Amino acid sequence: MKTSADPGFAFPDWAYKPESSPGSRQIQLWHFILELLRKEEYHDVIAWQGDYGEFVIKDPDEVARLWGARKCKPQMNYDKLSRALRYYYNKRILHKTKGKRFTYKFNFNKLVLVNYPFIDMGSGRVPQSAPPVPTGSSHFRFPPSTPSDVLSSSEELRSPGMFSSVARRMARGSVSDCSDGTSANSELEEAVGADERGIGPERIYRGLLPPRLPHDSFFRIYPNPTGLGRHGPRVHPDSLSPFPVSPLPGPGGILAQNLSPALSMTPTPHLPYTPSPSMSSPMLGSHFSFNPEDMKHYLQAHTQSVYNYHLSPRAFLHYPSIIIPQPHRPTPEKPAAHHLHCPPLPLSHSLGQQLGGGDEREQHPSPFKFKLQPPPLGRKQRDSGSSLAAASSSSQSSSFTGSSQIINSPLAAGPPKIKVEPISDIESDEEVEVTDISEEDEIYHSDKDEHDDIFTPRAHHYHQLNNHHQANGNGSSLSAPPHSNPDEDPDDDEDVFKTPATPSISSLTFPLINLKSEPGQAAPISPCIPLKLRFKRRWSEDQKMEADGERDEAEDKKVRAEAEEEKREEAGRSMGEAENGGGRAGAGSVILGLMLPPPPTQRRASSELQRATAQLSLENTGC
DNA sequence: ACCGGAAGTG
DNA sequence: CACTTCCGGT
Repeated sequence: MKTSADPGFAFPDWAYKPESSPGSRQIQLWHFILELLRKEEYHDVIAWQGDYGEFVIKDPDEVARLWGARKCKPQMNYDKLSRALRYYYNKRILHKTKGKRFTYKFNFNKLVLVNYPFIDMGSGRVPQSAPPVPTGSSHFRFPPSTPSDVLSSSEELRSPGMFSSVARRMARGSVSDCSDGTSANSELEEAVGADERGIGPERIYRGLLPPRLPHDSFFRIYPNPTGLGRHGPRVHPDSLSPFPVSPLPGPGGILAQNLSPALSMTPTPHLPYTPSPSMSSPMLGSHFSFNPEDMKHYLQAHTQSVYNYHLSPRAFLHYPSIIIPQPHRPTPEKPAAHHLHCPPLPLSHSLGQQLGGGDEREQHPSPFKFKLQPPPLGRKQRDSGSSLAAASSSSQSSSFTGSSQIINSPLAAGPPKIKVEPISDIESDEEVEVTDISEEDEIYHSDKDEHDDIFTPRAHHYHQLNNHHQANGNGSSLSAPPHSNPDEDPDDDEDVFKTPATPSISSLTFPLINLKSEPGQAAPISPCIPLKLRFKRRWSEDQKMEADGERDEAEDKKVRAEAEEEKREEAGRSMGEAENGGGRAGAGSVILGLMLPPPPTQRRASSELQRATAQLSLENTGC
């Protein structure tokens, strides 16, 4: 199975194994889909279509059959397969393109991100089948030279990498299949082999993404102000070990952990050591180019998707100074080109590592909007005790207002039995125009859900304040009563799920972002003064909490470790620039700085800084 | 067609 | 864990 894949280079199993599937070592559906996607022989069955990352299952039954064959599940059908696909929604690996039958869309941002920092824009044109490089018209402009741009660019750029990685992985052949090897599996492999052998690398990648860049390009892409990146502790210089850091979250792995993105299936960064076939190919070999044209498309696509998924925006939260690139508000700053000059940030490797391990399980409970509801009963329960259960469960459908369940439930002591359900309403990029307001909402929610980490809660509060709190008059936000009504106060959810203590950074950061990201909108929405006041109050509280808050954080971490990882990772990248000036600690610390909650003192300092910044922003904003 | 809960599987 | 299976609901 493996021979076929890379003519030019051999990929060690360890290299891709861990990442390919964290949990199970089996091939994952999305891998498989990508695999099919990349082969022309399956274009009749499934193919890229529409937007970036969007694909259509032309022959659902066949795809199901192939999948079933691969997994040795003869009973597989589209219904089941689609269920599996749906599970990706929460993981945000995929989402459905509404209105288009059998059409789904990959969320590349999430997908690879960290793991595949390399960018492959240079590959020139993309085959029609290729997902990347959307051609749309876009309002997107290059982000300013601020850190944000770094982030954004890196973010956007990353995606392609994933493809490459996938391709690589695939090239090798699927991880595992039925022993019999009769079925689809073999089919696929054969196909693959044919591609590779006969056609050559370019052909292989033809349907896939643009080839990935050489290492150096990769480095260039991620600026590392501190210069840590490359030599950074956890980054592996190369390939001997795919994992810069131990994949496991261990003692040494703090950083690693932090870095890890939320993506579960993210592939790890093996790229340093493996020259990919793509590179070998002349056309593919090109390196990333910041050609405005290309970038435009690419970035646009990603930007949008980012917004839709709330992925990267979250990262921004960590950096007060970072400005979220607004597609609608183009910034005439200089192009990303300068990134090239930036010191390389090898974080990506380490990031990848972390990812591989535990990335994603926790994040998904959280999509975008939620509704509260008591936990449903299990099927069995429904069946067996349906009568009884029904009674109790029935309440669930509505709100859980007076639910006795909560009281009775064992969980009562701890987290309430409220379930946070995300309501996905986000459409595909094209479908949804990015509206600042909506965006924000989305972002907040997502943050919250996914990470329910410290950052989100405040943000949420903030949001509320801005939007409707005013009506009430003043914000009681900080000390909001625990029992508030869910309908009215979403914060409840948060409270329930997340720890009370929030790093001041988060609170500050969020607002900041708000302001910056949507200067125009922010003003109208919320009065400055109240904002500030609230801010201060909040901040004060935070400080208090922080006093003894370390502990809390530790706990929190558990809960949102993953979420944070994601954030951190992203943050880490951009961090260089953002925090650059601070120079509070060594390289390691810098990286960690954002990722981990700083010690109280540091936090405080940073908080203050941020706060100041926030205020400034507010003022600047015109408030 | 699509969604998502619940339970089961390896 | 990542599905697979089943299924009620929209």
